[in-house]
Amino acid sequence: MKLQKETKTGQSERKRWYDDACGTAFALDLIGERWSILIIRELMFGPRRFGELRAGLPGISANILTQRLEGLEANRILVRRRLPPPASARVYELTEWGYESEPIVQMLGRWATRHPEHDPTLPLSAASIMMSFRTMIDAKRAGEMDARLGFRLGEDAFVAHVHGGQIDIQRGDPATAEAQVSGAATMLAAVVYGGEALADLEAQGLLTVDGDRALFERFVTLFVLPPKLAEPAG
Amino acid sequence: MKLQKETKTGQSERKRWYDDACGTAFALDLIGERWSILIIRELMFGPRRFGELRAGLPGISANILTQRLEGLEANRILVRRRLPPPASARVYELTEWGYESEPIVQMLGRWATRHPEHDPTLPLSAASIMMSFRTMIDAKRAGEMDARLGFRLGEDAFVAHVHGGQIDIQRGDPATAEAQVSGAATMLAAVVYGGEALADLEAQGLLTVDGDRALFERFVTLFVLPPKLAEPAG
DNA sequence: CTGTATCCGTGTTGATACTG
DNA sequence: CAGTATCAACACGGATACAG
Repeated sequence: MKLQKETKTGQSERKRWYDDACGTAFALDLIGERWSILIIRELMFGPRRFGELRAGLPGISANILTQRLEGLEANRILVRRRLPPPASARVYELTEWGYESEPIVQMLGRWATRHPEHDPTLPLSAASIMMSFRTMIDAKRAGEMDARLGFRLGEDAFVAHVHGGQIDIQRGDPATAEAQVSGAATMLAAVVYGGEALADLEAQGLLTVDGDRALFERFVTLFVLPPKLAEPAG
Repeated sequence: MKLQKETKTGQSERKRWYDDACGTAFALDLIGERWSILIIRELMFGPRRFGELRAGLPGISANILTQRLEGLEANRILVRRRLPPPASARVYELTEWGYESEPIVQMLGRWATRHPEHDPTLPLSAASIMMSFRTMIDAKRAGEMDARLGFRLGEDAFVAHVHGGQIDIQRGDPATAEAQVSGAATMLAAVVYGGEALADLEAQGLLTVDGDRALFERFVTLFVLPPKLAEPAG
């Protein structure tokens, strides 16, 4: 059972696995190492380059990212591709099966946000907040809406299409949408999940809304975090 | 942000966390360390003692299990209780919120079994195989059935109630069920997932069926692993 | 039996510096 | 920009000793 590609020197297959027929244990053999699941999260909206991954994973070091990408490729969760010239940059892209792990990423997130110490004001990648929209949308509240919103979060641009109680999100040009939001992902999170007043952040120049402003104001009400656990008595 | 209880010596809160507002990252702060999710799996059918956990987690060492139990308790995923006298043994039990992680455990397992290198013949704990029944039951095939099956897997005893396309599983006395199966969890897995002939294992004395034998023969057909990934061309 | 504490060898992780 | 090399800190697993 070789899950980790051998190094050039022929050693080091992988020393610590669970050796357990349980599928859950095997999943952890595949993606249980530190950072792996967050790399998958960063790839959920399409191929990314090494540096883009690094930017979305503050704290990871280059050598660890290299190791993880090798491991995930060997485990068939992602493939390494070269973009057609003239770009011809190297990108990492989830396999079809890799994309199937989305519910795992979502459930982990939904479950953990019930913990009282979860802090939504910490830094956040663009992929994270867009993924949270898919996880946290309230189908009832979104049921009536049919609209496109555009997001420009640093280097990352997305278009979200809310319709039928769902939300489709793709990387794309925000200008094609009915409303556009620009700013840091963290500021968007502050408005949607942190209860910050949009007007305040706009006044400070931290967030900008163009186009159909009322649409965005309605949009931010579509997402509801699950209820927090009761604090222990005391 | 203290998620890890301090030791008596006052050091070591926890050095490596992700510092990310993303719920998924926070989930991994809570349960992302090696063994944590498998400990949760072992607790999914009710409270367990230290030694029982150890038995279900081959390869874990006592000090690591102690560390993880402390961490999971500090993170409110489980609580430590003392059984009422005369047993008065110490047991570990998931909190209500801890039990809510079941879908995560299940999705990890379901997703990973599509990998061609998943090996269902490896050793397996009793909790693992019973959990796999909940994960892998085919609602259509089970739709007609309403029956109770009992399992005696080493020290562990369960009763499964199949009804309405679902399966309820609890620790309990197998004798109360219409059919009883005894043997190692691995042997049960060999029949249900490994395509081994029940008669062969019985002939070797590795598995024993009492009561309504036809019921058990039908039972083993209710569980279907998701399709394997295609092997890479070559 | 149920843990807890400590030591030790090894492997993993991560920060920094560096190369193509 | 995309990684590799090196080194130090830490986590893990095994063994063992010990306490209730």
